[in-house]
Amino acid sequence: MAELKMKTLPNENTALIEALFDIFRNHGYEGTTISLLSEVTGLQKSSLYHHFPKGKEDMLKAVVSYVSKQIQQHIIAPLLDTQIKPENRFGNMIATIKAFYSDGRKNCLLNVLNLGDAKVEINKLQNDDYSAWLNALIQLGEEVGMSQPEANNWAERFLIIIEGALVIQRLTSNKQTFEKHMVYEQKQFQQFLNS
Amino acid sequence: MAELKMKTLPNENTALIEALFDIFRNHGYEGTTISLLSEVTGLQKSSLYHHFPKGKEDMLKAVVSYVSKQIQQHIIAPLLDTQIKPENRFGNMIATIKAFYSDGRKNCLLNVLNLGDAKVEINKLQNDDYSAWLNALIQLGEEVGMSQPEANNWAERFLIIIEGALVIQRLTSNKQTFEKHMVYEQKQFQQFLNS
DNA sequence: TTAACTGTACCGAATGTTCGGTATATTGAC
DNA sequence: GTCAATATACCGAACATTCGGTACAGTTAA
Repeated sequence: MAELKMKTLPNENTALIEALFDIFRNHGYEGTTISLLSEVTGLQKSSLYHHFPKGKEDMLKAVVSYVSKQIQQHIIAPLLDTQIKPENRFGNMIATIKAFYSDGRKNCLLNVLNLGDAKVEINKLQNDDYSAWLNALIQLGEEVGMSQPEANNWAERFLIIIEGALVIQRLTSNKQTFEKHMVYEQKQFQQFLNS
Repeated sequence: MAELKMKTLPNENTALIEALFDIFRNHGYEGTTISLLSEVTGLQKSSLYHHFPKGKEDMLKAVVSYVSKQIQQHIIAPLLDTQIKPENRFGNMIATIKAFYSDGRKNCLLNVLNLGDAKVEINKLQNDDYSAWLNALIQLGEEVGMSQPEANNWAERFLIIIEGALVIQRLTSNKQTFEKHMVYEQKQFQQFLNS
């Protein structure tokens, strides 16, 4: 990155938040230092504190609520868009999250935060996102004919596999793990539709 | 803990390492401070440095290689013990890991480490453990009649679900998530055996 | 000019680490 | 068996460094 230069931008400066996001998700909260944020964004500490007067925790909050909006907009809303066929909705979601996690090379904020100390406020935000996503999946499942318990189980299991695959891929450095299991999930979903 | 008192113990002092393990897995590497370790173990910081002259990283290494031995002894070896029936081997493993993760209340070291900085040496150790576990599962799968690709997929998926379920349970504070999915996995395995 | 932004210097607190020293148990020479 | 020497476990205080955060003058663009 190196040069970011916010200057007098009238817009929401998403580039900065994306940069912060990238660091938090890869280093966790304690592992992320202001110096590192400064280094990566190319902004001096004073500039960071200008944008986020309350400091590090504020930066994290901005990132979390930014991500929250992204999830709502690009994952949950499309999942519930009944104008599109269910199989396409699921396929589109898979494509979206593959991009969101850079094919498994980037971590999930949900995982990397909520350790040890765990800020309550942030945990609540993330928990809401998770619930919304889960419920959207459940609704999709029921829509295509799953029983309620069946849909519950399928939806939860799918989100578990996302998180798990990210962990395992990060551990083994096998760059295809995430993709492979996403493809598998999609196949299983198709197979259910054709039965 | 509070009182630990190593004195002239002839044994490997596992109580100390277990205490360190518990903190590292719940706080991660950066989130774990020497003060916290001191507080929880009841030993002063300088005493910790007596046991681990090279400091924090040394403590982590000791924990990781301790856990590695535990996994080898209590998970992998029993999985490969052909004197026991395959279904029982799988069931025993599930019971063992439920205890190991305290029914999902405790994190996995594999997940909590290997972020950002990621010490190479430790990553290698953990990667070896993962491979050994994976291969033992694959062997079990083939033993009960799965094709090789089938066994590969099943084994990897199982470990992914362990990691994922731990993440999700930690996020939602739903204390039954982990157990539920372990039970489900066991049912699926039984179902395969009966087919 | 004015307001947004940046650069430099700085601070107290917390971090990981080292040092000097104590207490007790074990060993070895006599 | 006695007593010095050694080894181990532990502690309190200080170490240097880095942490997150602040103060304020300077710069830039409108």
